Amino acid sequence: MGGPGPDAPARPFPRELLAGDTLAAARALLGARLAREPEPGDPLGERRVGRIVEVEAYIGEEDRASHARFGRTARNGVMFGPPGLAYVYLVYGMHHCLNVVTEPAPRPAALLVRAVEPVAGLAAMRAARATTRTAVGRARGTGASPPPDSRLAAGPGLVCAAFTIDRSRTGDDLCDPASSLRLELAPDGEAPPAIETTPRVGIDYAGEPWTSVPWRFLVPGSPSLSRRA
DNA sequence: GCAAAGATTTGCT
DNA sequence: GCAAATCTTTGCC
Repeated sequence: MGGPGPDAPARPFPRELLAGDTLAAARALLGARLAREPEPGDPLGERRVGRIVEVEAYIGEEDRASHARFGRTARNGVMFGPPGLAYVYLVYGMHHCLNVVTEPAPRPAALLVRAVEPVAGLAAMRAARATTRTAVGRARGTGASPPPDSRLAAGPGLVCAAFTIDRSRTGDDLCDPASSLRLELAPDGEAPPAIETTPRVGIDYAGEPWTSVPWRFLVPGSPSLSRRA
């Protein structure tokens, strides 16, 4: 047989790849998989998998764009903990965003997962998107045509909507193969993706140099990049 | 105790 | 291209 089929054994994402420099971890995370095992109550009970194609780095208390800029608080505490854990927060009162904690405690750093390419469980992602229908969509009425498959998780809020992730997942160990929400290496034999960097998005409040540092990492040409790409 | 702003998305203009 | 939706967290009185 050729490459691994759809039932090839998953390869856990090594915590060491997240324990060092966050910018190196960002490059390691691109091309890796975000996976969620079905749980009772999940749409269709399908395993959902996406290929990570866009992340942003938030590094240290000195980073004025990071939630860690306030020092350790009840919300951001997990960022000061060990690498590999999930940090999920609510932004604008309606969208959840998933981060992967990096660097050893007590250094606060994380990678925001901004976009993934749907690989498996697309029907469950669509169902989850419909359930988590955005507040603005509800308020302004009907309209909404369903997004194409490649756009199901094409943004930080959409990743969480498609994978049914909320703040209750904060602290989940994404490197533990037993976790229902976890990271996996790309299938053996898959070529590592090309990588481009840009400044981070939506952080004008941070000021220089934080608004300009090239800490957004993406796979150029992916159809699943976030809108503000 | 209250005001302000936010690591976004969407539909309409 | 713009502004609304929505509520938690932070900052200041």
